Amino acid sequence: MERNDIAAVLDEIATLLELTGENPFKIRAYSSGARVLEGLAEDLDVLIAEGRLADVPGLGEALVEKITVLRRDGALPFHQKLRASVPAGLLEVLQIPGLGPKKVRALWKELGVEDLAKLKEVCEAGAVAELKGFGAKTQTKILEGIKNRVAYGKRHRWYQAAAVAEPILAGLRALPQVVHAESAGSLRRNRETVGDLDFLVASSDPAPVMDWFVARPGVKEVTAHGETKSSVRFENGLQADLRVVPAAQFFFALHHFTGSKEHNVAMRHRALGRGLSMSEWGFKPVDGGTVAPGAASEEEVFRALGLPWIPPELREGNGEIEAAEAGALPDLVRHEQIRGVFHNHTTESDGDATLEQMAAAAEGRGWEYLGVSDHSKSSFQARGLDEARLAAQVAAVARLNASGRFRVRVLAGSEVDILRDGTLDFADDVLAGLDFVVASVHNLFTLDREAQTARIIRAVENEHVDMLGHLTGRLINRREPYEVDIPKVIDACAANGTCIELNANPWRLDMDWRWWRHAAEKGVLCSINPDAHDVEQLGFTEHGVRVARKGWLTAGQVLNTRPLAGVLDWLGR
DNA sequence: GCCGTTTTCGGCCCGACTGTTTTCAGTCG
Repeated sequence: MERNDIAAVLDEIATLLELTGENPFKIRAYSSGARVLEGLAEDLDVLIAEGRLADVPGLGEALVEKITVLRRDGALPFHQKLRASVPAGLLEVLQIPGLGPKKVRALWKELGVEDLAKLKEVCEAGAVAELKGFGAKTQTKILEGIKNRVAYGKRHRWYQAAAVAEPILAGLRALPQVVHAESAGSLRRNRETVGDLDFLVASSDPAPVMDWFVARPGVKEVTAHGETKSSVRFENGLQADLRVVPAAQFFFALHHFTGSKEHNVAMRHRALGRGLSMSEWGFKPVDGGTVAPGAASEEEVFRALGLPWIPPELREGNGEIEAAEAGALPDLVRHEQIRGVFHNHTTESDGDATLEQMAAAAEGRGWEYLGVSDHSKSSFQARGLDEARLAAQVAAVARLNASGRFRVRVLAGSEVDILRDGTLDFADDVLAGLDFVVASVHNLFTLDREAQTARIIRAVENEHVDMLGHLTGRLINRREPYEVDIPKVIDACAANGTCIELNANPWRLDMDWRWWRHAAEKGVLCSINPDAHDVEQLGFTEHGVRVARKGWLTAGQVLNTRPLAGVLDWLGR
């Protein structure tokens, strides 16, 4: 069984244990074990073989044993037994807002609820309202939750959430009662998807702010309306929370609600080690004696714990606190450091803008170079170029550069298809005539993991391939990544000096941020590629920068922060 | 189940809000 599948089993064990009423700390150990496993930088097989898995913080004797069995056998008797003891449908019941393990367990034991259908039935019969600890309101809320479970469970892609958040944040800042306003949560951490919006406001007069918030257009339901917290649900299912705190607590609250949960747990642990209890309201001395430090900025929150400010993107509990303590936080790449972009399309294949329009737009963005890489002939659905059309495009690019019409230098490339066996859609002598080559998989997504990995590695090994396009083919919320051994591909890229693309299309954001730190440590260069199909989409680059930052990347690790001369030098042209 | 300046047991982050209760349990983040 592969690593992420093992992590999924650990998560399921945690959920099943909740329903059986297990010790919450044991449950936490399983889910945090799953997170640790997902974030493992080293090869799992190597760690198991060398007996070093138990050295990983968060993995003890029991989890090491279970992970080892799952890796070896693909199944775990403990897990199977647990599954058999809990109706499978209860996992869905647990997804209904307002229903946690205790309530689900009561519904199961008292009313025989084993799935959503039965839950709906007992609610409609009025039996739930009669149950101890339940009532009429809860029953209504459950029915609503069942009806809307698809919309409520959905996570939204970052830029969709950002588009909803921006006007609300601007509106909050314009209110006379508001001193500070920020968005927090996964939006601030630049996650690829956002489950709900978190707004944070500093004000000494919260009531009007709360009232303004719950009256936003598009609000379908107000799920909480208190003194410091209100929650609303929009028509599209997106939930938004607003917290209002006094100005003195604002930066503690901002830190707290930015998260992640794992980061906060680690910070609180660190605070306790210094005799301080930490919450969204600030520090409190554990012994009640000394005066706890306040904070007039987020920097001061970190400084109080002996740390430099940690950028929100890094706050995932992946070693950012240790890095901060060691003075080893990366100087994250910034959007203004981008000097040009590769991998863009024109009307020659499936783009909507001509070569000239794209060049003009790139120049307008102040870039020094623009890589054009239309599809190759196998991608006939995208009007892929054959050798003759490619030669004509290369000539057109040369003429455009020679004309002096634009200061931006256009680089002639190709997004060449990787064929089934890992050979490429163009012969080596054709590729040799290009400024750069992006190799991408566009078909056969269902090859098994071994075949897909071998196919991609063979392409990476071609001396003419400069970068590997959208490594996993995922479309966020729409299509799962295909099966591929990412660490092996990273190793192959490192060995062959091949760059990996960070495809900045907001549907893709591929390779995923979770792998970049590891890839960079292996010496693999990143290229942030918009994969633009029109002039507007050149702006996707900023999504790519956000993901690169989340992946701990510095400017030095991103190819297209280099000036034109440096890029030409790297390409060997 | 994990972990150790609390070291093989006994802790484990902290608080708001709701609904069902007459003081608090459960959920959520």
